[in-house]
Amino acid sequence: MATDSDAALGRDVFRAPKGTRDVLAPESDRWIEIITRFGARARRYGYGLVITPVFEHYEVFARIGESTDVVSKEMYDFLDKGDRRIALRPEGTAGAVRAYVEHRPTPPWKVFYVAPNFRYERPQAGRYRQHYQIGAEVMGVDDPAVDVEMIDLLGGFYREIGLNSVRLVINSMGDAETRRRYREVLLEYWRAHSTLLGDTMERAEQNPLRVLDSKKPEFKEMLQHAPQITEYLTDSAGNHFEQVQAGLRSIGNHFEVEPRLVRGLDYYTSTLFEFRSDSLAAGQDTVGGGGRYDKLAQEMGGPATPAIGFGCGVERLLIVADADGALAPSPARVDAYVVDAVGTADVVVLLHELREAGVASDRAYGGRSLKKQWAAADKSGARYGVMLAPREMETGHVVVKDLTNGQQIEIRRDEVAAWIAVNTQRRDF
RNA sequence: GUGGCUGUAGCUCAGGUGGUUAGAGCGUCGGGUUGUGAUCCCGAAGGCCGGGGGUUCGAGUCCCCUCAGUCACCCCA
Repeated sequence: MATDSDAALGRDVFRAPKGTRDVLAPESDRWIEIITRFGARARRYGYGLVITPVFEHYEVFARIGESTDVVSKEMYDFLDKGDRRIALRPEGTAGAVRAYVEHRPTPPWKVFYVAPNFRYERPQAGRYRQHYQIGAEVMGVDDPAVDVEMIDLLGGFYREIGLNSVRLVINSMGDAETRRRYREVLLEYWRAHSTLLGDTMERAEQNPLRVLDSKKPEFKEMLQHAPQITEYLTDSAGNHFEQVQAGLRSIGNHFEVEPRLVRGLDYYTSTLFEFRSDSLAAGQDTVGGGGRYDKLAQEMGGPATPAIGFGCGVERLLIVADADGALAPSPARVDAYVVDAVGTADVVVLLHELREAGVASDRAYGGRSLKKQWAAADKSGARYGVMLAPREMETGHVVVKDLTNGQQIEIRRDEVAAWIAVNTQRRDF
């Protein structure tokens, strides 16, 4: 079996596999923040949570485009025990579209998700084999107002959590007629430069648009003079793109039109957008992005359904957050810390009362010395230390100490939970 | 998938030209103070020096392979 050979290869099998990692507290506190804020905002915009399987039949994801790297070389696929060809989700849209086609909800179908994606590729900072994306999709509406709403949803989220280094770039892939004409012109242009392109010429023949975002320095000048898709937009495609831009302006959203913006997945049509940050490495500076995919539902056997969506990489978002000084983990994790000088079951009761009263609270275990318990109370970041001690207990009191200034008072045992609750009110996630 | 760099305690890192029992700071645990933290002092635990092979009397140190991380590509969130 493979497990034996892994060990033989010198792989430490009791470590997270290559390209994966564990997220522990307090780092994971930031994930809670991201997920809850994004979820709250999406619901405010009228989106509902959708949960689709982590794996699907291979063919679902293959619709992303056979010529894309995601499908041709990065798919985590395998045969299951029933000989089904299964693949782990490489991105969020395909599964959501499959669910739409399967359930046929009444449009507009507005959904959001937070889910892991899998791609078999060489890991780097901000690029993992298992990474998480938050995303959203709207199916069944062609209105450019939806394009604007989506961009506003993601851009507003970035602003809310304090990412101030992200900038928005947009482009349009036009309609089928646009792409047919543009593809021809572009391919001619590539052929005229085939010696310079070298190996990339193969890709140019296969998918002319994808050459546009090559990072090779020697292509820079050639790319700058390449024909631009915005010159080839048909009237209706151009009109849609104009309305999107007008909508973005009307809500004060700054953006740049980048005619060379293309995205890695073949299903995109019409509006395309990306949020980039200079805090990320040059070749992978996209925090999140998406676009229209008006033909995908049909390709999965559903009705013709205009649609648009985006994905945003959580790990990358965190890199940007660090650079921008956003999403700092909150220092205090509890409000109260119980110190036990009596050794009775009353500690258990008091903690229960505190927690039921909404007070985040903790204690030391294992009968440690008072000194150690108070040290632990200090380290916990709690505002108050509550000590159960024999002398005060005799008169029905406990000691409450404000750990920020060392002041100590006595409070009635039966009132202490309520007293601390009102003195530590705070917003919890 | 291709190429470069890195890999010593939980964390951050020291360990000229190979030489006895591998160190520090922080953190953890215990004690000084068995009714009191944030200062101070003392002590302890904790290391297949990423893994394997080789050169050598002797390898954390040199060579090869490998695993992992990281950077640049391909590409992508």
